[in-house]
Amino acid sequence: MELARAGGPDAVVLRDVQRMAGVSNSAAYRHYADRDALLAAVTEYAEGRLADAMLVRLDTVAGHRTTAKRAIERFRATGQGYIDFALDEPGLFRTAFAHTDAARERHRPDSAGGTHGGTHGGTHGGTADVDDRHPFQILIRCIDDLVAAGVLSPDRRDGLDEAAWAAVHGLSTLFLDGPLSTAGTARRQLIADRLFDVISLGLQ
Amino acid sequence: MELARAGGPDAVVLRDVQRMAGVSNSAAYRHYADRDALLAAVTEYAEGRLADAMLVRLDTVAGHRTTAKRAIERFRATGQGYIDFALDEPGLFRTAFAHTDAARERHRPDSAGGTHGGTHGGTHGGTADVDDRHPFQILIRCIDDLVAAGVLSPDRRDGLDEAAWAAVHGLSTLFLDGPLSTAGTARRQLIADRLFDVISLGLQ
DNA sequence: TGTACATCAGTGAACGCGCGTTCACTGATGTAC
DNA sequence: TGTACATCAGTGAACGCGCGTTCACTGATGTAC
Repeated sequence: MELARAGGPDAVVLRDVQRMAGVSNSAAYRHYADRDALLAAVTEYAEGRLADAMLVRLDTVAGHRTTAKRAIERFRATGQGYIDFALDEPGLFRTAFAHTDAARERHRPDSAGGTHGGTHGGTHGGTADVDDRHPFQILIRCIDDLVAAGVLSPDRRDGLDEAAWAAVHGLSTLFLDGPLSTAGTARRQLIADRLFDVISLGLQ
Repeated sequence: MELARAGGPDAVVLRDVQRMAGVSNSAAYRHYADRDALLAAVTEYAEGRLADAMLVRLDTVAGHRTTAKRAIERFRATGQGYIDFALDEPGLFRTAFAHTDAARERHRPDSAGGTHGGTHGGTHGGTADVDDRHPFQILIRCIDDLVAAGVLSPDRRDGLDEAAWAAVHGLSTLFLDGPLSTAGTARRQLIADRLFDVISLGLQ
């Protein structure tokens, strides 16, 4: 986790992980099948931190969630939390979107589950609580509220969750790695606000 | 270029490039300072192809560009061209956004230029024609037209270019690598249309 | 209460591949005088 | 018109590092009877 935070998914090098744990060259294989399995666990952690950041941000918006104004504020807060996390924790953010084979397996509906780890309940089947803390699920719930508040009509909702996610995700990645990484804080905020404005307006 | 098309930036391995050129292990060093310099050249090529795809798509929209309806259609076509290119040429698309040190240098305003290559005019200083074919510049011109057509008021324009870019870019990357890569063609189109709808609506 | 066996985290040395990069050298082509 | 020299793309062998992975082995802890 420390290595991912400092240098992104590529910095999660087995030898370094083991060195930091004060353990020998091959001890990790007692706990993970291979590097990919370990990285998948770190990816899951990173996703969790992203979700936390979004939820914290969401909590700063008080009031009833089905008020039109509040629902929009919460929608924006979710996106802002996403973007801020990307900028505050670039290593973890990139790690959350590291595409390991194990991660691909994990996202399949009929995943068979793994023999390793086990501290984290289990992402396969069972209770939906785990997925409730997934970044995308948080966004979905905000859009639920937008519909409930009458801001967004139900028949224009399908596909919008993904569209909104993409917009915010694109902003984050361009700020991080892309040509917009040279933009200053104020400029970034202007761009983000512009995007939120346009989308909020376009909803109604 | 072939390697990048087939496997993205990581597939541009010096040894493979040289093997495909039917040349020995170190011949590339007669033409490029190092691997990074070669990859930067491929990146530039990939950017050009992306721009081409956008322009081709743009040309399918007939009519005067300062008509409100046409301006919006052209705006959408630009984004659609971007997304389609990402899906049609995932390797080149990823390569266009490969962040080599050389590429970072190239984007700096006071770049000193390189001793290698030389066939492609020169991206530093001089004529602005080169940048005219840059993907982002194409988008900017479409938004110019939106303003000219009265669809977008000038005082709400600043920052919107980047915001729109981010939205389309996010969609492309999530379709390619992200969790949306499992979505089918129809579903993808629905999501993209939703995003275009919301933004188009939000502009006015 | 004591012996025999299983389990399991950890060890340390080595394997082996991928890959960028270097180096001394060659052979062809162009240029000066 | 011919000789001497520079330029330059290409050669092939080797270097060296990073890094995942394997393997036989050890020492501690738990469990069966």
